[in-house]
Amino acid sequence: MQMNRNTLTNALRQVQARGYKLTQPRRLVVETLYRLHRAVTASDLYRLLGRRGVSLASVYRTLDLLVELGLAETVAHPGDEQHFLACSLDHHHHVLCDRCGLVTELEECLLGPFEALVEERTKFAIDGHALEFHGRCAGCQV
Amino acid sequence: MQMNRNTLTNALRQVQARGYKLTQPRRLVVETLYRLHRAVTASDLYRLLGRRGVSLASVYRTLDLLVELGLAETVAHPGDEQHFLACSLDHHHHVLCDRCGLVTELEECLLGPFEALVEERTKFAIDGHALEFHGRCAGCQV
DNA sequence: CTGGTTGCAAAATTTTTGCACACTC
DNA sequence: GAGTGTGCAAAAATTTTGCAACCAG
Repeated sequence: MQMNRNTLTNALRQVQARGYKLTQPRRLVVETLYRLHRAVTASDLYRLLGRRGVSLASVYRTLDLLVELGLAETVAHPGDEQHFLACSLDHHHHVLCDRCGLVTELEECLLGPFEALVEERTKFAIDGHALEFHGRCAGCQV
Repeated sequence: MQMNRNTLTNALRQVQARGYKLTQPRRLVVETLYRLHRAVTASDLYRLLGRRGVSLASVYRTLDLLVELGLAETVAHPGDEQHFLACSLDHHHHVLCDRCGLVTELEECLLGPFEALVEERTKFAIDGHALEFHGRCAGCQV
């Protein structure tokens, strides 16, 4: 799928553009995460990188960096290790398969109009929201 | 506010109704969590319970139990310790203040109609979603 | 009473850090 | 070459567990 390649490329570009060096470990982590379409833990990535010689510490450091740059996101797989997920820069939402872990992104946000409603009801000044759908992906519906 | 008292009472009732003993540590954890209207970590609760002699292990065990019973929920305060939050049994969503941690529940769910839309687009079989709004509560808007 | 529950302390897990060396720009 | 970034191993932080004693029902 062409889109993903672009996204990966952009991510790598972003890292450099913001003044961070594009080292081999970073490149490998970003590539692996971006090819993955799933939410994974730091140790998942470490395992996936296997004999490619990236330390677990660097996986953590790179993931933190990606989150900071908005190139990855943490998802609440509650009661579990922290999971990370590649994502494009724009606001969007994820659909996660509870069976196999596949993640799909929704390209648009459905909720903008609701923030005003919530503000009115709660008197909060809302400046964002997090939304995840859970279910079974096409392949896991048997 | 009357509602909260009810919710606490119901929670304690639920624990017993489902065959779990209502011990002093459990009661204390449930009471503290339910009076709190904020997302807290296990160690927050442990600290809050202070000299009341509840072990950290029991705080964790009780929180796990509450989540299992649907009486509490974990929230994704990402990159941080696991946070827990009292909640009523029905499906609902939270509005969290990023400044002081106050949490408000939205009584109804705005998203039911969207699940069908998401199913159509993604071919997932959606069976749930998690939604949190973030912002500043009335008191923190200065 | 009796079995579920607790506290404690130890273990397991997850994440962060210090430091000498390596690599990107 | 300069200074960021890395690996390693140790430390910190968080969560789970084994077990004898305890207590709610």
